[in-house]
Amino acid sequence: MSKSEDRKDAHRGTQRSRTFTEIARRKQIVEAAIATIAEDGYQHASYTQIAKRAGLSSTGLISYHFASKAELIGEVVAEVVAAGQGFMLPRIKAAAPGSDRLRAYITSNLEFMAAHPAHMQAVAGILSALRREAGGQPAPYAPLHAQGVAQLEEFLREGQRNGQFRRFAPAVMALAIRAAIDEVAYRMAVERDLDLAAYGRELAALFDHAAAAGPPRRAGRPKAGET
Amino acid sequence: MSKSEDRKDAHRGTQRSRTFTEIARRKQIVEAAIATIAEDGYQHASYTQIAKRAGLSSTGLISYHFASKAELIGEVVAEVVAAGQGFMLPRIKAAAPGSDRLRAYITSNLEFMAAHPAHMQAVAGILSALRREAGGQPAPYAPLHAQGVAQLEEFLREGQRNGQFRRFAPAVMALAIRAAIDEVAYRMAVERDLDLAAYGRELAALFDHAAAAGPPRRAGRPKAGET
Amino acid sequence: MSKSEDRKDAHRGTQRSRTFTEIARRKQIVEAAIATIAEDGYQHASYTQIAKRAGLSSTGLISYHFASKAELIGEVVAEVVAAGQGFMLPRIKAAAPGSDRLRAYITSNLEFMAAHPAHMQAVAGILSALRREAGGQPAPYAPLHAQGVAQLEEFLREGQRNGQFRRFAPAVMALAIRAAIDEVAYRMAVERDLDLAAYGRELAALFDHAAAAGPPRRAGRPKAGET
Amino acid sequence: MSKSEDRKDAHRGTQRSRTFTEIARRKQIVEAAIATIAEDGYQHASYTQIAKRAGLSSTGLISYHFASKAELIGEVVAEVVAAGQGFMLPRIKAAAPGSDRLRAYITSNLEFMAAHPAHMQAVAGILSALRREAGGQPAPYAPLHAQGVAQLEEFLREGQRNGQFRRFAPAVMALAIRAAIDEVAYRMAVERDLDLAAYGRELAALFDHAAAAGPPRRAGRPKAGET
DNA sequence: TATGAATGAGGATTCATTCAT
DNA sequence: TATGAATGAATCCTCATTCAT
Repeated sequence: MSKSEDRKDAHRGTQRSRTFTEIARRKQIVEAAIATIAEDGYQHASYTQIAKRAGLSSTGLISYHFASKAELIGEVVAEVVAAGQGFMLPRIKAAAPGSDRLRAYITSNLEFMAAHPAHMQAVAGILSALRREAGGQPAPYAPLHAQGVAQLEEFLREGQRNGQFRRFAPAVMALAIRAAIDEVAYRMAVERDLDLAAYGRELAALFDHAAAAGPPRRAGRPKAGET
Repeated sequence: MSKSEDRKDAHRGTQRSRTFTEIARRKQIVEAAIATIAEDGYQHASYTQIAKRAGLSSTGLISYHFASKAELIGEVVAEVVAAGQGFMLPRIKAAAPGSDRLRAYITSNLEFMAAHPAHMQAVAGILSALRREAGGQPAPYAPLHAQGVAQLEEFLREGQRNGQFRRFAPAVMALAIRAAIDEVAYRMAVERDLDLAAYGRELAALFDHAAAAGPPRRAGRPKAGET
Repeated sequence: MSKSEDRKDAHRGTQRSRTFTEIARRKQIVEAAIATIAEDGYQHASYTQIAKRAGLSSTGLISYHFASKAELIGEVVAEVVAAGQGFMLPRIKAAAPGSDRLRAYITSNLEFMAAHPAHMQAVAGILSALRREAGGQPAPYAPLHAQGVAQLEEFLREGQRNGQFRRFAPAVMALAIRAAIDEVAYRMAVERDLDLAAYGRELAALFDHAAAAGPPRRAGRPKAGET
Repeated sequence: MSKSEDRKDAHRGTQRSRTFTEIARRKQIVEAAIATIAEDGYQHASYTQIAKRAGLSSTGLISYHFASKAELIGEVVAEVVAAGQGFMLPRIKAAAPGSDRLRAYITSNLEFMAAHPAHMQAVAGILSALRREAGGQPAPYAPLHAQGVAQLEEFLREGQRNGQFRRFAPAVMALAIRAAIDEVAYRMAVERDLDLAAYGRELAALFDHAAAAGPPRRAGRPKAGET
């Protein structure tokens, strides 16, 4: 990161101003990285593989555009997360807090996955590979993951506050939801013709039941006459 | 793989048993592999690291006992799965089909994790790393994973059959449950003093609510008469 | 080297002068190279580093103005040597042959270093790095170094001829003097607040004693009352 | 360093116990490194070159025996310094403090160089290349160099204390002596048939005169009436 | 002239595996 | 059986240089 900036920002201030070509190349490389990670897994996403997929004749070009592999991976994550947030957040915010919002969270997530299958697979792969610290260095994406879960937790607490959700540990529920969604990313790779819309409905219902307030263990609210 | 079997099949018949020493060594290596993968992650579990942890003075010995790294990893998975099944299955079978059995599935799973933290972390790491095919080779543990999920699915269907569980797609629910449990394995690595018992209760309750039969509740849509 | 001269000789005759801009650019690059070598050492003086320090946005520009790195380094050496000679020679020539001239050689050398610390550090670094032939190519600066030493040798011989200096091997003495002076360049990099004037006096006295003829030895010491 | 020890000391304590083969190989590699550095310079002493000169078929073997290039270089320096000290120190200590000892220092140093030309060239090259810090990392051999100079300084102070040496800055004299000696190492590479014995005598006389106390002084031969 | 993109060789290091002992 | 030595491919990254614009 610093390296690449060193190269270019020598005489500029903090100004970045990337060339059209550079933007295009970076994008191309990032996309190739996404495709490679999604298809072959994070472990096999070497510069050689990525360059091959991007149609580059040299891995040096990747190093030319990205200061380090960490920067490239960071870009991949950033792009996908940004795209995902951009797609999902409006839909989530538009939904009423509580049950509706939870459903919006889940379904919009799967819709995004349907639109960009490789993207989600790639980030899921990266996050799961880099979740634990490596050789003394702290895991770079643990905070990001934590933050995503925290956001989801807040949505769950909203539902608890307005009475739609029962009492449960939001942290556990949030983790379960995230895990279930990420799992779908992996499934997609195997089961190519997965019906994501149906899957999303099913998952939304699942967690809706899981979270819903209700009678002594019947999902839903006690009807009149029920004990 | 073929190599080692070649070697061994050469001087035994098709079925000669292993030396006591060999069995011990293999076990020792497998345990070291488990510890290494659990602690450093699958990516960093090189022969060198494993040998070091096993107290071996040569990585050659690992190659001597295991035809390939794939075989070693396979053994790790096999051992942990066997141990896990041995621990969990009796508890699961002892529980009444349906709600109780689902709870038994989840809690016994977490109990096993509490008893052998490294084991579960290791397999979770392996499965997530090797879930997708690499370089033409098919994903070796996809079938195993699928089988585990199928088993869980069957438990869920039992509950649907006996009316304790509502109608839902068992495959989706099963995947969500597995994902949530595997997630715990990852959490353990980060959050050392995770209260697994509490976590298990919370998770069991979560999926119990998720699966439970009950009044026809549509998320967010108040029924007539409800206010 | 041949390349750039090809290019330039193509459109000028054998001898057309350089553009004003080109001269300025070359100078700028040479200065940046000097600063970089002095500060980071010859090994780390890559085009990237030099361009950065020069405020250039592309290393290509360096290649445009210099046919090869060898040419650039050659220019650095040439400039510093010329500047050094320009500064030192008048002072040396002004001094009386023999003892005074030796002293002038040493002190003017250190004075030049004090005035242009980076310059001397840079050449010292280059000479020491490129003193031996690399991969079949002969050491480019061996002749220059030899010539400098030969010049000094001549000064020493003057003193021997006029009887101020004792009999010694001028070649050895010359090398020792050069080595001692170059050493100062290295010291400067480490010991920032080195008192070069004092150092010069000390060094001059050192070699004055080393070279001085016989018993009745002057150098500021009144003969009267001696013995 | 730590790496290589990691590899081997896994199950031992701090005990080292190298194999005969390993000792031999390490020595072979170190010697090849010395030859390469002496002949091609520190900059061109890549693993590839060293392996080639050692007749190894793979650079991997160097990495197998040395944890890092820094370790290999360290071994080179250590070996040469140890050999040098072993050769020189007895000769130095045997000489009477002051003039004789200084002479012993210089001549034994050159004798060692005559016996092991490449060794001294190599260390001189390494020290001069690594004298300044690289990329934030402190120069690894600055202390070693400083220590050597300090030792020499002490020898000079002895002579000042016993009246054989005049008043001068020992630090400056010490640096000049070291520089002169190291310079010889470089000369050897160029001038193959350098008469080191003669050179040593000349150098010893040079610094003897430089350091000597009093006026009518003939090196080492006190006149009648002198104390 | 100047820029930035691209190249390809070369840098040290890691790794699973083979093999002689 | 076990050891340790050796191999060679693969890893990311740096570098001087070329080239189209």
